[in-house]
Amino acid sequence: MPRSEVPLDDIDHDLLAVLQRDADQTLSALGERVGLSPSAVQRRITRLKKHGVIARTVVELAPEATSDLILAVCVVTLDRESNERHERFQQRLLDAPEVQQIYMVSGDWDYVVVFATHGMAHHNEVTGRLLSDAPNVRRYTTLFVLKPVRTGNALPTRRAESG
Amino acid sequence: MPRSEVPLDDIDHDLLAVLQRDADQTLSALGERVGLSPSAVQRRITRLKKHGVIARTVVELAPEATSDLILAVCVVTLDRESNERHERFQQRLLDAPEVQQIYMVSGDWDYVVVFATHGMAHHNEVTGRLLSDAPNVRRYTTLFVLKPVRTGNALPTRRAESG
DNA sequence: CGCGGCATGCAAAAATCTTGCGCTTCGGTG
DNA sequence: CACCGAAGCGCAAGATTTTTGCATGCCGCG
Repeated sequence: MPRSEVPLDDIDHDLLAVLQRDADQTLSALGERVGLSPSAVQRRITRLKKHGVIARTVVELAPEATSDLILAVCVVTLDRESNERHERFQQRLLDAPEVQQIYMVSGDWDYVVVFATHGMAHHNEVTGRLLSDAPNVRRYTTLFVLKPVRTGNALPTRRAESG
Repeated sequence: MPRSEVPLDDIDHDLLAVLQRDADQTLSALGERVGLSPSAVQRRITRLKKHGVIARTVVELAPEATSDLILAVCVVTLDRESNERHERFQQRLLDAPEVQQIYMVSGDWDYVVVFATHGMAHHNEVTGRLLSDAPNVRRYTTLFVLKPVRTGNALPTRRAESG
């Protein structure tokens, strides 16, 4: 339930910074980091979840531990800019588990899409189906990832943090 | 401790798929989904963590709940391709909390970098410091994100999943 | 056919999470 | 200046969940 505006104080910012790096800690451990009792931490987390600041908790896999992993960034331009075509394109991508991220962007390209597949055959199959064979894709280019230097979705909730 | 090869059976794949979407469940709930007792689930998770398949557990924030959020994808090419320069460039990016993702890629560009900042002023400050003023950046282009259609880092551990 | 190795379920024990309660702080109000 | 209500905290009891020891069942191998 994303409320319009949720006021966050310094402790909330600290807490979110910590949780975005490691959410696998007890409330006591978190409390020590932010200087609060376990129950206070818990109440804040509950509030942040209820207000939709915290969207979800997930596990991240090590890319190098996933066999034959191929990551690729594709930039895509659609044929025509009708809303309906965009909807269809997005939906098709959303339905594919190999599509890790989708960003609609400004400029020469319409979308940036990140694919995660197993082996080149799989990659070709997926991008072929979702991009090459798509009726409204005008053009796309693939940038193969040689090394995922950093992955993650941490968002800075404030300017610089310390801990 | 990433071991060389960790054999994963069907239940492991199911478990990882579930955990990558929602890690905020009790062992019993997870057990129901994958058809195992709580303790068995727990032992599998422990094993996956120890072997480095599961890298970490994190909280994801809702982009729309983060005020003034600006996401941008920058593609970057360095001046010279020496190893040392790459190291330095990567390290500088790694030190910035506003840098969400860094991919070294093949082709015309060397890197794809995703920035998350608060407001255009912040964005300019960060990209200015890390890209424009960087001594070894030859050229870069920014694709501003109009809409984050999908975010996340879920990796498919096997071909298609059902649940 | 018998012997480990391995993963499981069960249940007890340990730890963590959850919640009620009283207290303090902070503003707004009479 | 005193009073009142909202909000957030710590503490502690109670509810759940996690953790672990143990016996069992299932292969694969000698």
